[in-house]
Amino acid sequence: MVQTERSGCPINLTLERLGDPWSLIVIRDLMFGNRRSYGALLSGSEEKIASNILADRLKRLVRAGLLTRRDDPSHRQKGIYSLTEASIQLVPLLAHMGAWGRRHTAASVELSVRAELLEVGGPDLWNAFMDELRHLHLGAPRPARSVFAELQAAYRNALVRRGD
Amino acid sequence: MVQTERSGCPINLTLERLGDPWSLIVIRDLMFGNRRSYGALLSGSEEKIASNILADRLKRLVRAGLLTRRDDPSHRQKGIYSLTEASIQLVPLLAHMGAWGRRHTAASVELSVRAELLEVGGPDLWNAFMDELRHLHLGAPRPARSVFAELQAAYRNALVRRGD
DNA sequence: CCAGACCACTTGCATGATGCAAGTAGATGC
DNA sequence: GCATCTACTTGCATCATGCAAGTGGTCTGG
Repeated sequence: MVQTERSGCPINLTLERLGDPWSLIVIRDLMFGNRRSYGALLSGSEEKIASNILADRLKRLVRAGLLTRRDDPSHRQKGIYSLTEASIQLVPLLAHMGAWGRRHTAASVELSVRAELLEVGGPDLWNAFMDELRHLHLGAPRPARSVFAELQAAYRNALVRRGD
Repeated sequence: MVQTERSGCPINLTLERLGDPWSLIVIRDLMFGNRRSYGALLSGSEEKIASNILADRLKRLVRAGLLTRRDDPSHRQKGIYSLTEASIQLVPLLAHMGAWGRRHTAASVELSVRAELLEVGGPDLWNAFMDELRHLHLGAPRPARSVFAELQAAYRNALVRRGD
């Protein structure tokens, strides 16, 4: 570690890891979209992340301990990315970002449904979701409740409503 | 508004406003350090923000509705920057960022004291702090409790302890 | 067992953001 | 009215981003 940091302030150090336009988008897709591979992250991205930026961010996030990568047994060159305990603990942060964005930006109705659910659910829901992420990404036992399914169902519902 | 956004996702839209290495540092200093002018933000900055970047961010944040600027009556060319309701509502976000940074980065002990206080205090403390910020920045009545003073006292205390 | 599609990246290049040092122009203080 | 202060701006080097295209392994159907 020769690289020097700007300051020892915890907010600053968080920003040094996540304060760019793409890192949290990647984590969001991994977390809420369960997109686990390079290809899934690249093509599923609403925001059309560039392939070189995605490759760079994945490396950087692995190096920072926010993701891990293991080989996909079904496809030798494919990697499967997982959240770590550190990135799972970003759930409340992302929930707040969603809540703030819903209130103070012109967010689309369908894409706000999940944010609303997370906001209304509060810390209890976040904890249930974090337990589920520990199951999906860290191999912990499967919890009874699937917040992931609830979020997806709410989103699909909103899409249908909009489709009418 | 010709400028197009990457997507309507509330998390993405929040990132488009705040997802750079400096915007939240400026808001943090305005919020927790009560640094209200260009000069105060420039010289007080732990992280040594460059003067052109600070000038650019102040403009951008004013345009985005996260800050307002008014003239300082005591000094004709000086401006006083204030938070808006939108940026005051970033308190929970910054509290979470501090909490995460404290847990997952090598944050310095003195600079973590305020983050710890905010984390332990939880939503009640955040609301009290937001009320105080509405007083300091928006002209609302002064609340009974000064969270700002509590945070500063805790920080000074930590400095003294370290000084021993 | 081989052609073609697929996948996970990399490369080149243009453009914009950042960082540093220095400069400027008006305001204030003595 | 001269030095100093304040709020910026400017020039320039370097780094980050975005786009389009390329590369080289890997799987798949016949």
